[in-house]
Amino acid sequence: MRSQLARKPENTYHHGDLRDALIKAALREAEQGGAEAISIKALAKQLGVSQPAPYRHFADRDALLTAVTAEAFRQLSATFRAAMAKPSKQSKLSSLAQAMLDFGLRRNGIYRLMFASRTVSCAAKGSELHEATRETFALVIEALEVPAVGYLRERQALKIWAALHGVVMLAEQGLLTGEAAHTTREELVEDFVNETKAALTAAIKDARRRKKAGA
Amino acid sequence: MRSQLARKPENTYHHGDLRDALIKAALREAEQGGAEAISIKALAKQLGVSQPAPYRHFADRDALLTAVTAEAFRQLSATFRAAMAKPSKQSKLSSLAQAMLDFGLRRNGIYRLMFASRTVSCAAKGSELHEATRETFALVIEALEVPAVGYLRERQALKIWAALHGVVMLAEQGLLTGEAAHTTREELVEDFVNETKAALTAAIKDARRRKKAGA
DNA sequence: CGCGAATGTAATAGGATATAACTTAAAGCG
DNA sequence: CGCTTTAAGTTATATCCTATTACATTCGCG
Repeated sequence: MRSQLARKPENTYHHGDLRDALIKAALREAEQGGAEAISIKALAKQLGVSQPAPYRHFADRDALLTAVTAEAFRQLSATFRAAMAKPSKQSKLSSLAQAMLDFGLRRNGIYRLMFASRTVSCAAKGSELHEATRETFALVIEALEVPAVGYLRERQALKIWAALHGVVMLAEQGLLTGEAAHTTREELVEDFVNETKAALTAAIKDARRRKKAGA
Repeated sequence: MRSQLARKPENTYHHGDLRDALIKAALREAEQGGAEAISIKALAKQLGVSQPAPYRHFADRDALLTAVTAEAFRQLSATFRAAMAKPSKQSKLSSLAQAMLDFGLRRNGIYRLMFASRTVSCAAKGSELHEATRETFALVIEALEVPAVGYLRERQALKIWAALHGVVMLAEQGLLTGEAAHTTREELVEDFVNETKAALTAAIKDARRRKKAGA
């Protein structure tokens, strides 16, 4: 098991860890141009192996994309964990939300690979990719920092998740400039964060009242 | 100017309206498989013209995709107008929101073409595509059914637009099943609609109060 | 009618995915 | 330790797609 981004050394026949190197290199390619920028042929050349060598590790291009997308979700999860762990005046939810926006804008191509392709919807339940997406979403739930309040918690997590996603996509497309010059992306995100918090505290208060009434 | 989806009649040299036919046929192809499903070569064959003929009308594949995306936005605008015009117990905003969800799920491939590709962000200000997206967004603002209240109206339009987009994308990816079986897509959308309405009435009340205080 | 511009065709170059048949080296076993 | 099996890589090739070049046809306008 050798360094992942390394080319195959000359004079050797085997690369060492071509599978991993392919994923890492593909991720780097996708950073700018998204999924379209990933070319098996180009990757093989970069890594110093023959053009069909990658097919020993991935059945076809889609299989590579799926593996790359799973890795991207794990990186997003790591980013979320880091954002939530960092001591801050902001809430965990706010930290996560701003981290999401930042990730989506800075790593534009990767983000589109993750959220804008058919890849994820095709992921079978239990697959590596499916698990990776579940874990990321679990962090969103965690960021809400509320004890279980039935399915309302999942619902709020879904809502903020959807809203964040929408803001990122609109921002990427340049639809957040112009008419809304007064409103920055960050403000929009913070709006959604605050609404989520408000809805949660309201739901908790409501649950307590009902409990008291029932007792 | 002949029927748009028609093949070129045999015995003729010119197609009649190849440009339009290409856009319509490409849109039909994208319906299922998104942008990837659009192949210049395949379209040419379908329409009964030689393979390089399309290049008389579009500089390259991207140019075709751009034109197709613009047409898709015009269709979405038409759908919005129809939804808002139809007499209903629901508000215009609710009708538009549900129409958006429906469009995004039924016409999955088209939707991805519109919102998930680099095409839109590359559209120059004033281009056909840029104008088409602006018009669609204008309808969202119109659906709010409030008089001008400064930039708050644009802000709320952006927020509901982003939220809707997020719900569609998550639904397409199958991320709205499982954990949130209790929450349907439509309920989620309706939640966002109601929050938007609440925020708007609050903002209007606030504006009136300030006006009175100032007078 | 005749000429120029628009539109279409044939031929071809170049790049990508993917498969088949062959080669090398690493790993496991008697 | 040496043999065999198998994982991993190579060369050659088929197929599909984009895109360009040079040539052909037709439309429309003076």
